[in-house]
Amino acid sequence: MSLHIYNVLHREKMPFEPLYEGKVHMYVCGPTVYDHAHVGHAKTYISFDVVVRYLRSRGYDVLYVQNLTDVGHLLDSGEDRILKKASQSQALPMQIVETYARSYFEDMDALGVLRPDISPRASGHIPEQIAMIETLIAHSYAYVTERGNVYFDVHRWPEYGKLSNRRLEEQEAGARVDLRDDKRHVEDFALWKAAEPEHILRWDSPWGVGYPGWHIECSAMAKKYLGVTFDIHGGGVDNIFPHNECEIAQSEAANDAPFARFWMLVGSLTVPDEFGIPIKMSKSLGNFYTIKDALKLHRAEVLRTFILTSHYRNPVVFSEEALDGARRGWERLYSAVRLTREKLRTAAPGNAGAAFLDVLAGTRQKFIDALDDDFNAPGGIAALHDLTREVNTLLNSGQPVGQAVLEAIDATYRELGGDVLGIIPDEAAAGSAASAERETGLIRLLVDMRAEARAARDFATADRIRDQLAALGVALEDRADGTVWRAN
RNA sequence: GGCGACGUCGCCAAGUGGUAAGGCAAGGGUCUGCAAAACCCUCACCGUGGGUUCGAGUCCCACCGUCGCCUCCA
Repeated sequence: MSLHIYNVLHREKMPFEPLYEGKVHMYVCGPTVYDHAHVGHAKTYISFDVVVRYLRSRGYDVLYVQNLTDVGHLLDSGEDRILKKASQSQALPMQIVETYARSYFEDMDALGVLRPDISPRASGHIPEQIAMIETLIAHSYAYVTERGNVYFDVHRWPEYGKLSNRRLEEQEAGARVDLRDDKRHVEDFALWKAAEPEHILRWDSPWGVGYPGWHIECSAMAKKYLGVTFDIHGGGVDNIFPHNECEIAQSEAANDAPFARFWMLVGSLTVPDEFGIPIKMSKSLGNFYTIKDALKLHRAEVLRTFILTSHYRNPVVFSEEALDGARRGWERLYSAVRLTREKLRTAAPGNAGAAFLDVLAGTRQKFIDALDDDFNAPGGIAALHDLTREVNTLLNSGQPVGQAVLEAIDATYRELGGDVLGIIPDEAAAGSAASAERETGLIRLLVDMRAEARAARDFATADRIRDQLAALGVALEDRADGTVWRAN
């Protein structure tokens, strides 16, 4: 079985072959940076992080582009999101953009989400957007109005609606009509808007001073960095219409070439309302938890585990109960890794217990089979849990296990759980390497002293050390062959 | 109303034709100075009703329920 991806464009799982052998060109719609990111964003970007990590682990050279929207994203009221925030905070628009772009990267870094190769900003690509709009006008796919607005004429593009399965005639009845609009048809969408005097995010264009529509940035930047046709376009399903649909229409009309070959859309994160009904987490509804707040309560690996135990296309309900289950499940995995590494410190050289290498090979195969099947991360995690049972059994059996075998176990967790899923940390230590080393040494010293007390049957001292360490967040577990500790 | 999904053990959740992965919780054991962890055992006829098929969570129809989108949203 080779890698298969569910392609939203065709509504079916299809074998994945990149356009250029060995290379994957991938674009994911990024956030509009006018506020702190929330856990819903985390779901989308962790999901694509695993996609990128897995593709790389399979040997693909991935070029991953994810934009930052910093202009043109309007509210219903016609206000620009960035400008609204700027006037509220009495700051320059670009200060807002800078503040929240930094906040976004901070959060993603903390979540272990690898940075995209390129993070282009809409405001930095105005000429590219203007050029694309000019092409669309030249080919009569777009028109300029008296007021200096430019709209894409969806009736000129029969395939409009092919991603979201929407037909124009079905839209007419429900479409919102804005009397201020000067569109030919209500379904037409803006490529360029003339700026009102108070609109300070403005640029010169062939149609007067104005600013780009929201959708054109993704088309222009994807083309610039990935080419007119590229492999994968991702995003949250909530943007399937109109945003993704408009991207396809304007790109294919302007480039006269297919746009993205595979469309991957991530299911939304929901949060129960006061009646327990799950509602999509979103900024506009105000029912969101910021990533910063979530990270105060749960470590990044646990949040990743929580998100990755559901398939990326499914919606997920954000609840403390589910998060707690994820935490305990993750602890089970990580304890086995910790035990392996602890054993490794004193292991005898050699490959005693080499029969276990077959188990590792089996785990690897199960993991690959799962991820090959449309990035089935839950299946991958299940493979790690199966492995964990075997590892615990082996390491508790009292049989000798050589260094080579322990290293192979550690490497399996490191590669599958660490490199691909990002849920197994390299080292338990936090802080600087030097202080972490010192802390580890101090804990080991106390553990050794406690072992001496236990040997002398001085349980009062032994329990005092264990209790006080527990109060500091360091838990001890006594085993027949010694004590294992873990820090929260 | 239209479009798109979903409904699998108390909770989370895989599984697109061949007698239901995994985690959490729960109960019973083993181990332990105590504890913790670990290991073993137990724990589901897959929303309802029809249909197709030798065989269906898995395909079709209807119904019930839930969510997302319908130009603010990852």
